[in-house]
Amino acid sequence: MATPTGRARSVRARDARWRGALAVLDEMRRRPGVTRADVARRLALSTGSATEITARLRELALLSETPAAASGRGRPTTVLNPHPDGPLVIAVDLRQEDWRCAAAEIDGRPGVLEEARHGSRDPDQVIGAIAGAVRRVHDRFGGRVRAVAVAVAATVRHGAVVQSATLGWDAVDLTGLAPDPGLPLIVGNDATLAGAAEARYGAAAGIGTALHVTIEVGVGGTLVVDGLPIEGATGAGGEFGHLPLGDPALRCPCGALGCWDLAVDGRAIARHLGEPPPRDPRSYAQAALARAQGDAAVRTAVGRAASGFGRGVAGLINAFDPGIVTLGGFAGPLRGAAAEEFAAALTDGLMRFRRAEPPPVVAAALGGDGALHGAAAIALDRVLTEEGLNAWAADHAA
Amino acid sequence: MATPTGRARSVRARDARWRGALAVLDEMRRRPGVTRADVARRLALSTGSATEITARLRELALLSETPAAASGRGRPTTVLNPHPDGPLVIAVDLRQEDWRCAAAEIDGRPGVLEEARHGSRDPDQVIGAIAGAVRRVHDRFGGRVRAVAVAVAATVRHGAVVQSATLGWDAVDLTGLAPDPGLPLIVGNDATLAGAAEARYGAAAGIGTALHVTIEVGVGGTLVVDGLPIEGATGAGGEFGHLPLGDPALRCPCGALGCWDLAVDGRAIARHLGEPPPRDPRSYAQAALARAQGDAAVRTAVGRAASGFGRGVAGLINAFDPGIVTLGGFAGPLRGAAAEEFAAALTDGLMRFRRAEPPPVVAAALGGDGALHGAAAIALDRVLTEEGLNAWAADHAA
DNA sequence: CCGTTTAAACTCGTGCGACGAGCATAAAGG
DNA sequence: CCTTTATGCTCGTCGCACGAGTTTAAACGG
Repeated sequence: MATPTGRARSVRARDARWRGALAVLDEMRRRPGVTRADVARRLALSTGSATEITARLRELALLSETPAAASGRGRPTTVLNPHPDGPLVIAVDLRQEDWRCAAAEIDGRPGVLEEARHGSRDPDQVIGAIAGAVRRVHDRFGGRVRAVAVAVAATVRHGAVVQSATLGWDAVDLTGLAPDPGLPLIVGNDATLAGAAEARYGAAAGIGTALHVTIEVGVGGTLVVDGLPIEGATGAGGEFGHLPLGDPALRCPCGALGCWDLAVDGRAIARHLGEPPPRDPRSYAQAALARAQGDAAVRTAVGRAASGFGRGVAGLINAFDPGIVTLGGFAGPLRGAAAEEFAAALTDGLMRFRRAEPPPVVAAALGGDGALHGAAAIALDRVLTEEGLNAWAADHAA
Repeated sequence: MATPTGRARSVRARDARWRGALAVLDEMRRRPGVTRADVARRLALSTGSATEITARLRELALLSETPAAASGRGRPTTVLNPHPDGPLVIAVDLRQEDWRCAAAEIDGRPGVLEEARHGSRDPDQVIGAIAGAVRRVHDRFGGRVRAVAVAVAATVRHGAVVQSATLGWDAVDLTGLAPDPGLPLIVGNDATLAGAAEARYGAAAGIGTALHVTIEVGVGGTLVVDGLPIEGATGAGGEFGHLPLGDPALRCPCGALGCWDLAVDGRAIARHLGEPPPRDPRSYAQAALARAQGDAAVRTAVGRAASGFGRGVAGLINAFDPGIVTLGGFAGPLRGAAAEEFAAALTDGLMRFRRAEPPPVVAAALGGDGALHGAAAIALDRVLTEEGLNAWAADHAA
């Protein structure tokens, strides 16, 4: 008689199998170093359930337990750790000048295993080099590796690079990075992933709606709601730099007019100084901050960029009402170098009722590691699901 | 010994009680008029489970079944309907000129029971009138009423009205609308709720990330992800009109400079025509569209507003990558009246790679009923949860 | 008109995750 | 060394969903 849809997986019941287990694993991710007793309390699990769940997870090599530091009377509890033979994800950060390849266990802390500066910017060469590193890590850890995530300084749609001003790339296919076609390969924009990491582990931890804004070449970032970046329908969300918050007379390389991008990064500072557009706006902007110390004209140009940046951030706050704004890349230093201009523009741009208690605007806590942490996090999101654990359990039983 | 947190509800296990039931109820909401057999297929429930779950829900007055129209051979199935004694929510739409008070069963279709134009705009009088209607509906349905949701043409923070240009209100307390202090009262911005409704039942149904943009007095809207509006940390998200996408020289009544608001609504058209700012930008704008038929100057002014609107929409598409854009309020007519200007500005404002397949920009399908549907929807979201059903079951057993 | 076919509902025994009461255990305190 | 305290373990129970087998209600076909 056969189920019409061809034996659909029983969505409602089968996933009950991992309900408690997933809750425990999530708690391990959220609070590295938690004790078993603590987890049971937080999840309101009976001690019986805790025993059963941890036993099951230990058997599946999903966690290991080590004695916890004694803390008063009573039977000592254990700390829940990733299992030495447990699942891993590979996280790659592909930046303007270099790349890094890391592995993370289910606690989500990426350990960098290989890194190198780009020999050339040629996409094939860059990807070839990274693919080699990924393959080596995969060879080393074998079946423990469950997913690969790549944070790339580029616009990403449907898991593929569409373009990158930073790297000077057009559409580039990254599927070659997967060491095994069966392994999920997740590609994300670096600013988006850095925002996600910031919201989970960084300055925005615990805040429901967080806005991350970063300046590198242009402006990127993401709105993060409950730890999940708002990625849009095709995955290309977070291109805040292409809101027309800048000078409407200027045409952006992206094709649009008036992009915010052009009002805040190194190109803006150069324009204000009457200098030609810098080849590398990032390093130019960094240098400008140094020059500003002794040069009033540079100081003014930096101030104008900070002002344009503050105005846009205010607009985004008006529009999305984040509980915090985290600044990545050049955004923190720019704000620092022209704090008054930034603050004035920010306040002036806020709707009046927001001025009494504006959201804090703080530097990103994870610095340059945000994207890598974010990549590890979304890769683990994929692994720590019913499907992921079913697959792991199946592989592990065999 | 007592649990430290004072007998925390067992999060992980107790809610297993409603797993199947909630899935069935959700399916009823998502597809009004579904049959039991269909639901079972979609959720991959065994017929045994379907029997059990529907029996339980029937006993709790959460659904009733009626014979489905026969469709071929085999034992006929039943249609799942709201139960005549089942839970209800009250949805209120508080608009510029009038208000409506409706009740919705768990299929989410609000039926308007009372409505009236505002006698005066005085907040106390308006709220008093609505509170009376809510009380009458509550008296009529008694314990069936489980939540009240209010869609209001105002900026909302932490469930309270902060200000409203449309109504001419400052901070206004709406808690008086709850007929019973125990009843959840949910207050939301009308454009936000209309966007949510559009994403669930309207033109954006089935699309993961949808952007709703509406023009009334200024611009509002919301980004909706998987049916949930992105409301921000305090609930005041969606104020797109206060992104500085307009003329940076103009000061907005909100306190900020260059707000998009001023570039698109009736105030913009009046300014372009050299006329004084209209007292009611909404009706002024509507009238302008009529005047534009025979008056080239008005036509041009409308075109400029449409252009400014298209440019901003393009920026929002760049920034948030929605799969569709729905236009509410005056936005649809404005686009219709100056389709070329709008389309040109939209395309010109899109990043080049987005131009090949831009998201569709369509008129909202629910028209003026969006906010009411959205209010009913979020009220039901509150009711159809483990807590909500536990409370219902407890009340019902007694 | 009546048996056949078909789709769906009902029955009932089973499995499984979590519960919770009672017991065992490992520390600190006196 | 016994008590106190916090935790882990054992085991019987519960509740939800499963799934195989049975029953039911319609359409079809001679």
